[in-house]
Amino acid sequence: MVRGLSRARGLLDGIPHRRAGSSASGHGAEDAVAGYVRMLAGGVRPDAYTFPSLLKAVAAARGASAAAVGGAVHAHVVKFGMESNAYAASSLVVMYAARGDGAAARAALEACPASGGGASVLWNALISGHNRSGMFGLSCCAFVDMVRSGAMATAITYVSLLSACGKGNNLLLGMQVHKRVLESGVLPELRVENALVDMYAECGDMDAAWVLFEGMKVRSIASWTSVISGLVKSGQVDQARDLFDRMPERDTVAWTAMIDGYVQAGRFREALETFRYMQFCRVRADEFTMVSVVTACAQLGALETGEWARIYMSRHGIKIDVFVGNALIDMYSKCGSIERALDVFKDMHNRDKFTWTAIILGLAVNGRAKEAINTFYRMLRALQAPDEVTFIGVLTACTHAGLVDKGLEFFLSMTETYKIPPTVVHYGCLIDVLGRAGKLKEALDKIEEMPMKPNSTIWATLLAACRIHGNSEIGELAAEHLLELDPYNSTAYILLSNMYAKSNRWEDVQRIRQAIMEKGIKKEPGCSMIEINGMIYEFVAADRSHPMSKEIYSKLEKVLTDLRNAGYVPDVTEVFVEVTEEEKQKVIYFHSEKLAIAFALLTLESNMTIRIVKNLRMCLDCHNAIKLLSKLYEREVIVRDRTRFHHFRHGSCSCKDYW
DNA sequence: GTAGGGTTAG
Repeated sequence: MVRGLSRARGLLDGIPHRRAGSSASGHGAEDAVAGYVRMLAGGVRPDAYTFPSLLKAVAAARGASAAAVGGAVHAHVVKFGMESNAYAASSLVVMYAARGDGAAARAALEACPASGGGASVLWNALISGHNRSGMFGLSCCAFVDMVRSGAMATAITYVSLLSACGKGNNLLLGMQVHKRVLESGVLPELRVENALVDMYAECGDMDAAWVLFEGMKVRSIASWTSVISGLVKSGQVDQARDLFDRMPERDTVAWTAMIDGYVQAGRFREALETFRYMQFCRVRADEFTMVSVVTACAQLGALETGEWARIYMSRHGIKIDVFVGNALIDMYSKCGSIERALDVFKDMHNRDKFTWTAIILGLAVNGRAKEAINTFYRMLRALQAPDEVTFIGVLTACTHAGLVDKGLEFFLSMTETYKIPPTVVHYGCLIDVLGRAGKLKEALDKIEEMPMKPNSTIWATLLAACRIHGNSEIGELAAEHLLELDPYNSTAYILLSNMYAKSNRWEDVQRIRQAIMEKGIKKEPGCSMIEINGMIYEFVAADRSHPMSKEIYSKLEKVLTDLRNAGYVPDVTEVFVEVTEEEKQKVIYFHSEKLAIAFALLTLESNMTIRIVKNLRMCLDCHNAIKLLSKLYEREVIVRDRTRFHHFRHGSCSCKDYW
């Protein structure tokens, strides 16, 4: 037994140690192994019931060390002669398959000479293990082999297999399985019926899902939830809400599906409202719910609500698992609070590629390019393979910091070192890197070298760079391509006109304005959001809908007077409506971010940072005005625009006027 | 061995 103990201690060494006072979680494997060690120390011999629960905990852990622990537990299974026990063996199968090690899973299955029901359990384990690692094709192959081996398919087999068809978006296969289910005689069986509804809903065949759902004699909450998720997936959130309201009862999963439905639809405020209603109905939230809630906060830039969500989690015993942690990193980053994002990152020891990618992106958009790149190297050292999104992060860092050579190097390494083919989005980043640095000709050459057809974003990026550098020759070319792909693209006209203004080609400016009028091209309305005391307020330009509108406008008048006295001169070069100079000034005075700031000055404590989220690029005039305001009022202002953050402090901006 | 809800970009 002593030897068993020392071996088990060795087991524990493989799992990262918990830090004192750390709020991060994911200690299931650690606790389970510790319990196992105590059990051995107490002289208790593990039996058929020991390994399934131990392996379940170990299978949930991630990373290289967790894999080593899994192997060590496997050794104990063999040592105690449990390899031929169908339950212990099937737990091994799940663990390996869930980790993506299909060969080891198969080996564990074959090492167990089970027959009858025992064989079904093993094959079911293989199918569900493959599902967990997202290898849905392998799940289906496993089923084929199962049938070939003569093992009986059970209800659970069909449930797992249908789940694979749904998640793998394989409707044709799903329909074949459906046929088999009808022949198999397992129906009526609620779990299988639910799995069928879910498969059709996941595959987007809502008609089939409805027919099955309506034909069910008995429905569970899961039946309703599958249809709700299917409706959300097919873009019918309001219909999903109707169904949600008609449900006889709702559990945590159903509420989460509805909240997440709003998130998927980009209706973040309704997501938060629904979450509040969920609490009102006294349904407890869990980790899944909080991921959606925190994601909604991230998109809204709602830092206060996000902070509140974090407190809610610690009060209600909701763990910061890897999903929640990743969502929190993203939320803090998108709220311009990169320090807190880093705190969450440091507390997480179960990091996956999403974790690394989220923090790299967060650092990049918050203007900390060097750290973003260093973090990328740390990620490699942690043996975490980057994916195509990670590269968007590092390329974004290069763009914002003007690191042209580094950007090119990363871009080339994608294909050469990492075998990740660049997508049109990566080309977009590359064009941005080159363009912002003024290498417009090189950028154009890259576009011509692209293996795919450049989309409108590519040309818009080049055009934006031409505007910054006043190159109307390449700019016109870019605009031409952009308008060819997207004839009513207001950005094309605006940037083109901007560029002509910059190079004093006023006749051309006039021509563009005329075209804007004649074609009836409308600029996407600028909108700024601000969160005050947990409430989200939205302003559009010249907005008068706020109940405090009167006060807001008089505050803004006062602020503008102060600014003008301090030397601010309104810059109307980016105004495109055909009006007098005086009216143009009015247009920029009432831009949405200025209104939001006036409102913030009225309502926030004087030492509080003003955080604004804007849907478009900030205009030059607002940028100038806020810079001066940050100095004059000694006030920190953070504006998140469409692509980056502007941290205004002491009269300057973190973007160094380059955006 | 057990269905329904979760994270990164655009």
